[in-house]
Amino acid sequence: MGPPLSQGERSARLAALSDAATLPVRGTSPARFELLATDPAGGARSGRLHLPHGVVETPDFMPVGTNATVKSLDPDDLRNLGAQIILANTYHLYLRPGHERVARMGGLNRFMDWDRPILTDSGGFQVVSLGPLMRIGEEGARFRSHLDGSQHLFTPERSMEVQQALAPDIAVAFDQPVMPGASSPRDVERAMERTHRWAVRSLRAHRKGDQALFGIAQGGIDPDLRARSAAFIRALPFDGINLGGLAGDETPEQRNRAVEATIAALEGDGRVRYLMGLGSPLDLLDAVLRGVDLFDSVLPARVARTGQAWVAGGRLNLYNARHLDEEQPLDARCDCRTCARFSRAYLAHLFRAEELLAYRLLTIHNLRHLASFMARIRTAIRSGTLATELPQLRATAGGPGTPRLGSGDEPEEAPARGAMRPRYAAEGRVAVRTRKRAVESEGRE
RNA sequence: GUGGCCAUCGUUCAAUGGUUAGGACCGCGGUUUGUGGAGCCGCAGAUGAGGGUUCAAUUCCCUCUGGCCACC
Repeated sequence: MGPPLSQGERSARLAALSDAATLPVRGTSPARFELLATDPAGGARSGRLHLPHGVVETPDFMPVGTNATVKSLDPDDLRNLGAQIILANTYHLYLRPGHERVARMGGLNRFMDWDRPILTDSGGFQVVSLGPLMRIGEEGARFRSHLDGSQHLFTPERSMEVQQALAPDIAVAFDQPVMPGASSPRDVERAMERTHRWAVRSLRAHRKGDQALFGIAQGGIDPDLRARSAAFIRALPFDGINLGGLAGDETPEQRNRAVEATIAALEGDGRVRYLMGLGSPLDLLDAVLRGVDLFDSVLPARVARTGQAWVAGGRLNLYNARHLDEEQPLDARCDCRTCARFSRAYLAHLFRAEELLAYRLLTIHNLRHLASFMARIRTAIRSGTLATELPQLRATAGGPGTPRLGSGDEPEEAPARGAMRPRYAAEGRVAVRTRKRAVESEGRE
């Protein structure tokens, strides 16, 4: 029946249970998760998350738009590359331009002219990672702005207030993340217990309306703590369950074990599961295989801004001199508009010249690469072919942990076609057909 | 034409009569996971040419070459 509870855990749990009785009735969830398929060979699953601003097919990856913009992209770019939902940061938008100003402008969707779903982070992570933290206590986290040094206090109540003003489809409970390795096991446990108390406070402070609220299960990399945290958060009326404190400096094996322990404790729960911070294709695949539905990360966009392209079977560094004379696209199988129109030589030139277009074009490509990858995973799960497609998925994942490609060894099958490649198809059909054709041709070895 | 000043990695600056002449930028690579177009880590790269003084010259002297300034 699990390990005995610590003193703090016991009292927190009791407090949570008594608090939960007085929590507002949550009624129909603004984040209804419809499970469509489960992989017969394992824990992978695919579904639909119904949100006020639309439907998110899962598993899926959310591009990060910290300051109410995915850096270098506009909403049309995001829509065209297949982004179903994006993440924005509570901490950043609270400091600038201010959540009340965003509210006066009609909320995040209207402010940034993005009509699909949005999820906001709670600010917990940024408070401890960005600004020089002044002090963190039971009440909340007192910190200094990374912009002007001014002092602020973030509490679960304050985080809910800010997120409700920002008005995303999904808000997230205020937590105290602790990166494993940076703290003692006791610190990890303490932060977990505080996160539990803060979860209850977040729920009490959040008025539901049409905004969903997700809770965060912590516990570092200790499977026992992960299981306890997941069980605790599961007992609360959140609309979705987040896996926090990962995607840090843990090894893939440690992370996989932590995910397995968390998911095991969520067995039978119908809510969506979101692993915060993970963005490498191979890492995502590992987590999907263990039952995770949603992800976010700065990684694909950040590495794009520093010249790294994720392509089928590996990755390229556009700063490498060899690309200056290559007329082929980043990835002949990719259906993004960057690959449809521009050569590696041009991109390599743009990066060296520090031209703004470089960042946009490569961000589009990397995010499209990951969106396509997730779409392939969804299709495989829904068609029951995940197990047989797994080797191919791994082989073409691209990104960290996959080979660094030189000029000669790309998985290139397109002839050196002189001029225009197939035109980029903005919405769906042509893009899908192109991708399918590409996937079929991958059969050759 | 005369006088003065200058000449060090691709660029821009340091240093020194005596181990491997140093930095920055550029170049060649690497790193990046609930956002820093940031940062960080490696590697490569030079004493204009020719003489002389000296145990020893990138350093002191002469000539040449090139550049800058002033005067005619």
